[in-house]
Amino acid sequence: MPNDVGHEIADALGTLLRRSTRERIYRRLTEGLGEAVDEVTYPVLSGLARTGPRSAAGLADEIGLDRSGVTRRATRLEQAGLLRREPDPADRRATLLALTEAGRAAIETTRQRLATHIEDSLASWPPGEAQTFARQLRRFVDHGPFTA
Amino acid sequence: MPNDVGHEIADALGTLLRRSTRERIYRRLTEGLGEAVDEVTYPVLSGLARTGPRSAAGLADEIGLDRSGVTRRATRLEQAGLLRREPDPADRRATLLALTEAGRAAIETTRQRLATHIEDSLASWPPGEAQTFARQLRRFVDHGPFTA
DNA sequence: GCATATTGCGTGCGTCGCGCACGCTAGTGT
DNA sequence: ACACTAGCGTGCGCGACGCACGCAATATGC
Repeated sequence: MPNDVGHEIADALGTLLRRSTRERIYRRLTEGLGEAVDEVTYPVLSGLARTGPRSAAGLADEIGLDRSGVTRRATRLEQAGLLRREPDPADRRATLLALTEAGRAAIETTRQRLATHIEDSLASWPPGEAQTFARQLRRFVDHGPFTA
Repeated sequence: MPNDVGHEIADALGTLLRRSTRERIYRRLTEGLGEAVDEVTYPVLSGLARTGPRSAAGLADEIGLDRSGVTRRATRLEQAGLLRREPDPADRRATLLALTEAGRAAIETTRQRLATHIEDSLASWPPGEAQTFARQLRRFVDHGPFTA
């Protein structure tokens, strides 16, 4: 059965995906950050946190969305004070989307919560295995089936 | 920095989730299976494949959806011949959702495609590491942060 | 044994997010 | 100077969703 490993990983990924798209997860991670931060607007925040201030078009391309969607989500976040539109000094028709201090704080909070949650649930693993798993997972993500 | 591993895994999972929800992935996996199989109806098919014939309510609960959504998706799949509604012999008000032979074949095709795709992209890994990664991933999914 | 509550399903309705297409403004090229 | 392109935001129609309702079948109370 040459495809054993593939099926094993595929099944595990399947349940992982299913579970992680549950709304509850987002709720717990974004609790208390204001109702503007939800599973819809989150990718905009986290995208900006990853790449820094950026045009709507570039961000749309990265998070796999239409430009109009980014515009609308950005507007919501802007009204909530988590995001700021600033004119691109190099191109006056462009507007850069940038996180405000509150936006960065919100992202950092969720990041910290998630990391802590993961660490807690891995506390019972044999020492060292969590590290090797993290390394392999990173490699799997970077050079694996979903690289493109 | 005690949260290093947590952050490492969290970031990897983040990009993994982002990439795997890209529409292209579904397109490639479900290519040629008819337009009734898409990222909307897929969870219904795969849920039934996992658990066998089942009530709409139970399935809705598992895939994290309202009953009405399952009803509508099931109707689409039923019209495409991938799913069958059969009366529950034990409870005459209930209707069980069950895969037809075509439905099972469709799921099996995507499963096989995904497994092959994963195997291919892991071909360059050192021998044995794919196996250990698969085992650890399974454990991560079963006893990890998203178990509940 | 019959009335009532409960369970299970499907459907109408309002809402929301999406992609598409258009208009407007600002650069770019000849 | 003038067409042409690039970048944004908005109106529009579409599709999926959750909620609430109605109907049928079953469980429950007396």
